[in-house]
Amino acid sequence: MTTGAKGPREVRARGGVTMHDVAALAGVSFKTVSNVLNDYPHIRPTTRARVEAAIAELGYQVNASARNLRRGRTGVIGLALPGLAEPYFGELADTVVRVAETRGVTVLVEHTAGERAKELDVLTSARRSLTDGLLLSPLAVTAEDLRELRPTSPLVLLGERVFGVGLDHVTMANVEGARLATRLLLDRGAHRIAVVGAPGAPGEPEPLGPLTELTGLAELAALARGAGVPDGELGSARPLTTTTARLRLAGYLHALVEAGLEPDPALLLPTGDWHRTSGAAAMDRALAVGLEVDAVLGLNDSVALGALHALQLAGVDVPGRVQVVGFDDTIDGAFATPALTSVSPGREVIASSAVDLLLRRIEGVEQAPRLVVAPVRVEERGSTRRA
Amino acid sequence: MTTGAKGPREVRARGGVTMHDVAALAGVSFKTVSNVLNDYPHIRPTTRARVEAAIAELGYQVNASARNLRRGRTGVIGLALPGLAEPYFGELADTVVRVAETRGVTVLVEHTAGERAKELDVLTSARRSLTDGLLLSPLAVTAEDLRELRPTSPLVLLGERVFGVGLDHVTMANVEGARLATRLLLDRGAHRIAVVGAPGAPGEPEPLGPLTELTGLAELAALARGAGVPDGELGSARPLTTTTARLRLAGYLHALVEAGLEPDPALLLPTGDWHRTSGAAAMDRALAVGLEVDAVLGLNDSVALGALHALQLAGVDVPGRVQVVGFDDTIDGAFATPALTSVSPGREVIASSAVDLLLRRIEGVEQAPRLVVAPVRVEERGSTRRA
DNA sequence: TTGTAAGCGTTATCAA
DNA sequence: TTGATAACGCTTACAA
Repeated sequence: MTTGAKGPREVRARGGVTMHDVAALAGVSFKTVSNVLNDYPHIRPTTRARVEAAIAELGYQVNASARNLRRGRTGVIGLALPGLAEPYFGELADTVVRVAETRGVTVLVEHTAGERAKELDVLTSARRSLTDGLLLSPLAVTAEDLRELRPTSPLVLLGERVFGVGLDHVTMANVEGARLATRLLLDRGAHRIAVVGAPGAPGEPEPLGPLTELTGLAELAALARGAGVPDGELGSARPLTTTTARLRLAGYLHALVEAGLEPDPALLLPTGDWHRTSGAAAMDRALAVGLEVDAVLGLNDSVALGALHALQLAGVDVPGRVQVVGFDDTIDGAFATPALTSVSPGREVIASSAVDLLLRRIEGVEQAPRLVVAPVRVEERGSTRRA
Repeated sequence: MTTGAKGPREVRARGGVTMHDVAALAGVSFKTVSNVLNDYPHIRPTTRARVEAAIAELGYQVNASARNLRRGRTGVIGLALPGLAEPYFGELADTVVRVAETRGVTVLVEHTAGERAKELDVLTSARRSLTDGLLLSPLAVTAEDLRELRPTSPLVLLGERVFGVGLDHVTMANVEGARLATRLLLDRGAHRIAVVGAPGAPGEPEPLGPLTELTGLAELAALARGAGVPDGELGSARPLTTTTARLRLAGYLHALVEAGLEPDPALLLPTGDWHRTSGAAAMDRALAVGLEVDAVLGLNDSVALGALHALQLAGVDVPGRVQVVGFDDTIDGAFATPALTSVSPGREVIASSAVDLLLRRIEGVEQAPRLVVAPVRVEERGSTRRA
């Protein structure tokens, strides 16, 4: 059935220019068009030019659905994060998207709010069939869940939750980062370093017990090297702030122990969550009870910035009387006044490792599950006193 | 090559269970499986049950590429925003994703950083062929650009930039919102209301000239009703903060004029950008020069929160001595201390209007371009004095 | 109520 | 160096 002569150009509904249209205009077979598009090596330059001209003239774009169907790939990967509003995750998403672009894949960002239901949904929903694989930063889902689900498509985990499921995993050297930050503060003359965002509920810090058990130097050193993270104790189902907080706290304790200092539980200031206002509130409480402090280690930039604000509010000079260090090296911190010294988590490394691990799995490479621990370094800025 | 028996049902590479496999297991034709999947009405319950059991057992998921190819749709829409890190956009993205879910489409969030190059890229890149249409919140791209590009797939614009291109457009009642907020402050006894985040560079407010021209009550009333936004003057290529700032400032002036008050240019505090720290800095400067102020209208929540912090830092009681109102009703504001009174932009309305307009275009409905202006209301909280 | 046949726009195989 | 031809897995007529 002729749909009526459609002039040479006459674009069909929904921009439906096909390879056949291009081929007709270029005077070649449609397969040649395909070859040009796929950088098939043996094409006469003039042919290629004609095809490219036709493509440009018609504004042809490949039909992704058809290509995907044929290739058995979508060229899309999922990235599921607890929330983009938190600066760290927002910036991580950004980095992942950029890295993915250089690898020729696009990223479908999903958002779990850290809720188990949403995390499970992300793993199972029909959206998965739209993607070739998933990067998941789990907060609530358990190792059990993951084992039972036996995820149908390639999966790489991010963060410090849920280990030992036989999946690729990318995390950062949390312990080492906190250790470096603490050491920097000690080097700059600090003796009483408060930890804002420590595990526990506001006002009632988690007992140091299980943590000091971890402070055996050998064990901590292993953690710091990123040699692996004990499952169980550290990997069970607790909110992000708890798990990550414990690792970072361990680094802090490690640095103190190394320096021959006795940790003072009074210096551990829990915040419940890791938002700015909680950091400010914790610092306020500490100041109110006259806690003696000459430095603050915020376990992420948000609480560090909150503490910074509270200190300034109280007329305390930063970094003159109290130095402040954060963790995550977010843009907010870099632009605060004074600019926040912070542990930089190597977002680039995290993002590219994660994407590449996933792509390798998608390509069907069989290899033992890998754990990548991104190295950290301290970005020193105005909130600490340069030597 | 046999890859070895793999449990009951030998799953092909990449979860490749097809409708045929399901049909075989259920003992029906593959078309029946398709019918079940597509909620075709006339299916015997027992047949349906058998098919569903087989689907569950095999863990079958439809192949999105094949379905899309056949349907000529991808079931994905793009959402391109300047940045997710800014609370307003982050929360808007969230709302759009949720709304889209109820409409059965997924959202590919893209990020333009407000740069023209990235905005053009978003409009033209191959990723577009992955989506059925695009929601774009343009910052840098001009009406000219859009006209020349004659975008290939359906496009709906968000925000207060680039009008009059013959495209569907969703925005909010900026003028009305600022007017309501200002009136609330006046009602609560304020006389000297500073505007933090006003157009202009920090320290040198944009002259009121072109704005006061706009304060003819009739024109402002039209704006406030959302009857349309003048192109040209307000719609040309300026950063978001400028365009939006001018609309909100117009609402502020409108309220003053209504109340018979003379606007004082000294009360306009520009911030350059709309981040927290800039809001704090502007407030600091104002306090330093002894500006007499009994209320603050922040043109977004971030600058309002910054100002709030600066006030507290200076020992000024909020809302006792100075009341503060923000704009956008973000979560950060709601959780600040005191909680921030803020203009709520009807994110739900914005999101659902935008998605629905786009879906209608995707379905090929022909209609004149629509302008939807989401209504606003003021969420009153602790940063103002309840009557 | 269920089944058959055709074709969506590509890429892969193989022949020319 | 190019061109037929056959899938890829699904939905949409239409037939049974």
